[in-house]
Formats: sequence, C-alpha cells, structure tokens
Amino acid sequence: MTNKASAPPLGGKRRRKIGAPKVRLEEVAQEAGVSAATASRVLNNPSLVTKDLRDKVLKATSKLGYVADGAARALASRRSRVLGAVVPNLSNTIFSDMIEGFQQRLEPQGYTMLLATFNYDEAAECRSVRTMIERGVDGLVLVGVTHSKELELLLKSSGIPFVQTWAPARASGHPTIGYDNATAARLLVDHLVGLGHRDIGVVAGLTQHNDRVRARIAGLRAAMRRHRIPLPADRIVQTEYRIAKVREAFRVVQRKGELPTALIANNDIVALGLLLEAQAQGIRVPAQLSIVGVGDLEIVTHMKPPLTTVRSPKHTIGAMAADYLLARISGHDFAIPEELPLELVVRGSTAPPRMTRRKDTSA
Amino acid sequence: MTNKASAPPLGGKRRRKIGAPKVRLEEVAQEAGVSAATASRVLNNPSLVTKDLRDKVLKATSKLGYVADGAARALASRRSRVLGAVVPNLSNTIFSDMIEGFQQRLEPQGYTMLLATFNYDEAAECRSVRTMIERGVDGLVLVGVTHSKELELLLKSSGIPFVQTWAPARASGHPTIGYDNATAARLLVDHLVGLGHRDIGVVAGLTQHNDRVRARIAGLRAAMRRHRIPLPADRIVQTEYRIAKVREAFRVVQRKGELPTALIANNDIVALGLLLEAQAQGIRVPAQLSIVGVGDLEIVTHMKPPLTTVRSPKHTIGAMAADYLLARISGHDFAIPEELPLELVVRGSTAPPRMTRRKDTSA
DNA sequence: AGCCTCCTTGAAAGCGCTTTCTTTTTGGCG
DNA sequence: CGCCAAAAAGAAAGCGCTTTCAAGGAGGCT
Repeated sequence: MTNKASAPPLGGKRRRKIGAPKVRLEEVAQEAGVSAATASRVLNNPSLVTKDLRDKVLKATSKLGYVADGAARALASRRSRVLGAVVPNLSNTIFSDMIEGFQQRLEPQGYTMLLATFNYDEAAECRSVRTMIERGVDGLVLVGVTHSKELELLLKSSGIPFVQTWAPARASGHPTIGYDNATAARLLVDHLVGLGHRDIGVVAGLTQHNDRVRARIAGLRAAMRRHRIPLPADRIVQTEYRIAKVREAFRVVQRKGELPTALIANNDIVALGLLLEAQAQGIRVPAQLSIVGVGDLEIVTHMKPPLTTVRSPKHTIGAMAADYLLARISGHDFAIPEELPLELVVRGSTAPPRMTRRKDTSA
Repeated sequence: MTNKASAPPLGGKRRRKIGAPKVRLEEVAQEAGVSAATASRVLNNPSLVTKDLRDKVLKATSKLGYVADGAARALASRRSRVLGAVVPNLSNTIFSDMIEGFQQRLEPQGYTMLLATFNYDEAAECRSVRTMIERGVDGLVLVGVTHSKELELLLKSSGIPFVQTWAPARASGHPTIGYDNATAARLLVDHLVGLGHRDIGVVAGLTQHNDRVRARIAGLRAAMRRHRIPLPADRIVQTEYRIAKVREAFRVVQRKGELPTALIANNDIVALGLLLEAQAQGIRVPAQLSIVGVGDLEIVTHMKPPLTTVRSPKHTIGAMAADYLLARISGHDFAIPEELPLELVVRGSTAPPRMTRRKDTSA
C-alpha cells in the first residue's frame, strides 16, 4: 500500500480547496454591522474602538471562524510578524538551545520564526538571508560578527533590523548579544594554571568561517601569555565537531610528541570526544590528563569523570535576541549587556598534573 | 558601554528606512522597457517571454537590485513559498536532524521554513499551527498521528496540505512518513531473546501526548507475546528524556525488585542515561545487564561499551516530508513508502544473560 | 448658548504583485 | 499574397487587508 499525493493541484489554476470557504474581514464586518475599517481596528488596535462594537466584531470573528490573511496584512501594514534566524546547524545543541530560546519569546507576541541553517557555508548563509528578506521578515538574528561582503551589503541595503550573537557587544559595530570568548578562555586557563598545569594543549574547532573559534583561540593565547606559559602552534589542533573526528584529533596531538598535562577543548562536544578517546586508550582522566570544555551540555555532568566546563547562556542568547528585535521593531529601548555572564563549573575532569615526567622549563 | 535599540521606530508611522529605496517591479519593467506583466512573467514563468525581453528584464533587476516583495507576491499568487514545521522540541536530536533534512530540501526550491516547537503541549501545538496558517504556509509537517480535536478541525477547515511523521503510513488516514515502532520493538526483542534473555525491562518515555511512545510499548508487548515472554506492568517505567531523570528511572526499576537481565530504552538518550547510571553503580554492561536503545545517535557509538541500537532514518523523514509537500503543492505525484527501513545495529552493550541467579519461570 | 477639540466611525485609496483578458505580432499555409 | 491560429506583450483588475482622511457626534470651556 503506497499513499499517493494526488489531491487537487494547487499550482495550476486558482487554488480553491474543498471545505475552505475563506472568510474575509469584510464579511466579518458585515456580520457585526460595522465597516471593515472598524473590524480591522478591533483586531489590531482594540483601544480605538468602543467596547460595544469591539464585542460585536469579536463575536462575529469567532462565529465565522475568521482567520486573517497574513500576506494581505503584511502587504498593507508593512510588517509580517515574522522574524528570521539563520544559524550554522541544529545538531550542535548550542544552536538548537538558542533557537528554542528565541522561538519561546516570539510565540507569546504572536510572532513566528523563519529558520534556515547554512552549515558554515557563507554563500548558503547569504542566500538564506536574501530569501528571508524577500519573505519580508521584520528582523533577523545571525550567528557571529563576521560576514561576507555580500551579506553585509544585503543587510545594509534592506535596512532590516538584525542582531548578531555569540560575541560580546563590543565585538561589532552592530548590535551583538553574547559572551566574550576571551573570558571563557581566561576562566579555563586560570583554573588549569592554578592547578599547576604548565603544558596545555588546545583542540579547537575549524577556524574557517567561524569567528567564535578564532576569538577563543586568541583569548587562550592572551590568557596563557599573562601566565607566561608558552602556547606553541603545534599545541593547537583543529577538528570538526564530530566525536569520531575529535578522537582522531586526539591521536594527532599524541603524534606530535608527549601529551600535554591538560587539554582545552573548544566546546563540550570536543571535550566529550577527547574524554572518550582517552578512556578508550586507558589514559586516566584527570590523573594523567585534565580535560575542559565550554558549554556545559547536559551529558557532560553525567560522564565519569564529569567534565569541568564553562557554562554558557545558550538559551538566554536566543531569548535576548528575540527581546531585542521585538523591542526594536516596536520602537522601544532595549539595553544590550556588554557581555553575558559565564561561569566556570569545576568537576572531576581536572586535577593537578603529575609533576614527575617533564622538565619544568616554562617561566 | 551598552548598546541601545534606538533606531527609527518601525511600529509608529510609515516605515521608511534610510538607504532602502525599495525598488518595485514596475520600475524594473520601466528600466527594461516592458510592462510590469512581462517583468513578472520573466520572474515566475520565463518560458512565456522571448529571450530578448527576458535578458533585458534580468539585466534591469540586477542593475536596480530588485528584491521581490513576498507579501505582495503571496497575496496575488496565493502561495507563500513557505512551509511550516511544528515539532515538540529541538533538544532531542531526532527532531533537529529531521528539521535539518526538511530545510535542506526546501532551500534549493526557493522555499523557506517556518518553525515552531511546542514541548509536548497540545494547546501550544495548536496555536502554532494556527499562526502558521495565518502566515499562509503552503504546507505543514507535524509530528505523530494523534492530535487534538481542535487541531484536526483547523487542518481540515484550512484545507492546507500537511504530512505527519514518525509513524508508518498505515497509522493514519492522512499522509504519514515514518517507520513502524512495532518493527523497532520487534528487532530489539528478537535480538535480546535470541541472546537468551527472558527477563526484560522497559524504560519508556512519557506516553502522554506522545503516540510514538505508546506505539513502541505496544510493539514491545506484541513482540514479547510472540516469544511467550511476560512483560508485567511493573517492568515498564516511564521517564522524561533527560539524563538525570533517566538515571532516577533506573533506580526506580531497581527498587521494584531484582534487575532484569536486559533493559530496552525508548530511545538512545534513555539508553545512554541507563548506561551511565549502571556504570556509576558499578553494574557491568553487558555482563550483568544488556541495554538497547533506538535512534543510533552519534555518541552512542563511542560509549564504552558502544550501544546496540536500532538506526532510524531521522534525516530522511524530514527530507521526504519536504519532498512530499513540494510535490503535492506543485500537483505532482509522490508515493509515500509504507514504512521507512530500520536497521538493528548490534554493538557491545548486549550479550547473553548470566543464567545463574534466577529461577527460569517464564514459559 | 456657541465654538472648538477630541473621540469614533466609515469611505476609499492603496500596499506590490500576479493573472486574467485583450490586443498585437508572428508565422504557417493555402 | 492574404487569412487564420498561435504566440507574445500589455492593460487593468484585483488579492485581503490597513490606514489615511474626512465626517459626524459628544463634551468642555468661555
């Protein structure tokens, strides 16, 4: 038994569905004995209409089962009540969390979300934004602060309100909501160095088209410099955010010489992969190797050992982006915090290094 | 430094952005020396226009940087080129994977996706669908085959094409794309029974508002019955899909008496939680306890032991839903397979039970 | 009492596009 | 060379709503 998509072709002639008589506002107005203008006002700005007529109109709408036509509305009012979100992907839970936060703020305001993913492909990102602009979104949330020239241009010429995310406000001339990756780096490095680590390795994400990774590496560099601890280039390895790839990256680190006493992962997915590979190899964490990440994903709490990490406000970033956009659209003020708070969560994956095996060169 | 959302209020008067002169099709037509009708045809149905004029119009559009107005388009043509997706959440990667699959098919066709999550709240689901219908989506993808009366009515009276997911086609009178949870259950039970297990426990999800969980439990029951193995009610425990909750559920199972020799988890998130709790308690998997799940999430391959699971076509479900909807909208045929294929992936978390500790009562 | 202002309501003009419906052009063929 | 059908282009009528704009009515104030 296979189900066919026969059904009336919508593309061809006029679309006219069975049992969908489509009530227009005009008819509602007639039913209520008022003009279309009044009916419209009841729906959009009730305070302009006396309670008397308001009730009549409301009664008529529900009686007739009126459903507004978004397109007509958008055309006449110049606002679509749709906000767009363009993110790299949804598999990385930091983005799906953020999107959930975003959407949850929109819903109560009667806004809906147009969503697109672009897999770190600049051209795809740009196409998505363009399509969204065509669809008439009232605002847009983007990830990161560096974009292709074309995208910049698109944004500027459309004049659409937009907000960037995952970077501190100062990172861009445009409104930006997020935390400072340098802060995250500092928290981690301070913790590790405080524990006595001097030989620290970094397993980063792919820096291409990802300014967050770049910022985090830069932050790491700065933090290490402050402690006068070297971070040679061969102590930094890049990887995709997939466990299998991360495990390979771990082996790459090993091939480069003796393992450092601590590994800083770009995020918790990476940290998880490192931990898993270490365990597979029988390397004891944290006794032989400390591992830290960023993000505080649900699962890392439950690993053995649980991961030390920096908790990041994934959900809040989305929610605040929504609040900002909504405020902006309605002409209200909204103060974007310079940076969102980050918190170091110390758990079992970090411990002082075994101070035995290596000359203690550094500073 | 705090960034303010000053900017011209869009809500108040006419929205007129600086540097956004907004080119209309009329102007493009003028530039190209043709009528607006012809320009429109070039954009929507190029074959109706001679190459000559077509080129002129195309040149004019790019010269003027024309961007179509989706609202006007939708109003005049009665199609929005937007498809809606309403899913429980995005934290469960089965849904984010599905959504990625969905969106990836849409993009090349010039369609965009309106997305809403409802957290297993029927009322919220219904509201989301209503809003999407107002926004004029051309089609809708839903999760599951049971909906509130109100939602059914909405769907019917709007006459919008829609497709349900995560159930086999036969599960509903409406088009449905997915696999059969009974099949998944059978694969798992057969495997476990084949290994020699007779005392099998189930850790399911919350059955409320989730027909997938109900179907899976029913499937489990049927499969066990076929093997003449009892599945008493106290061998079934429900849990939320959060690791901490799952671990609690594990303890609930323990409190109910001796642990079964195998535990069937509703999905891999649950299986993961069970594995983690077992390990925390020093219960050896699979020696003392076999654990299986459904979904084949990336991480479960990398656990120690790696999880035996049933691989489900998460991405395909989304992609096929998109294909179906797109076909339906353009009046083409699309054959929905009765059910999508499932594959048992046997890994290290299952083994024969230790046949020592219990009287072998059953059958 | 008279004038002016503010509050309600209705009439009607679009919003920017697609799509008939017509008109014009092209081309095939007797 | 002329006639007719078919193809290509244009004119214009909306799509369903919001929002001026104008009109009417109710008070408030001098």
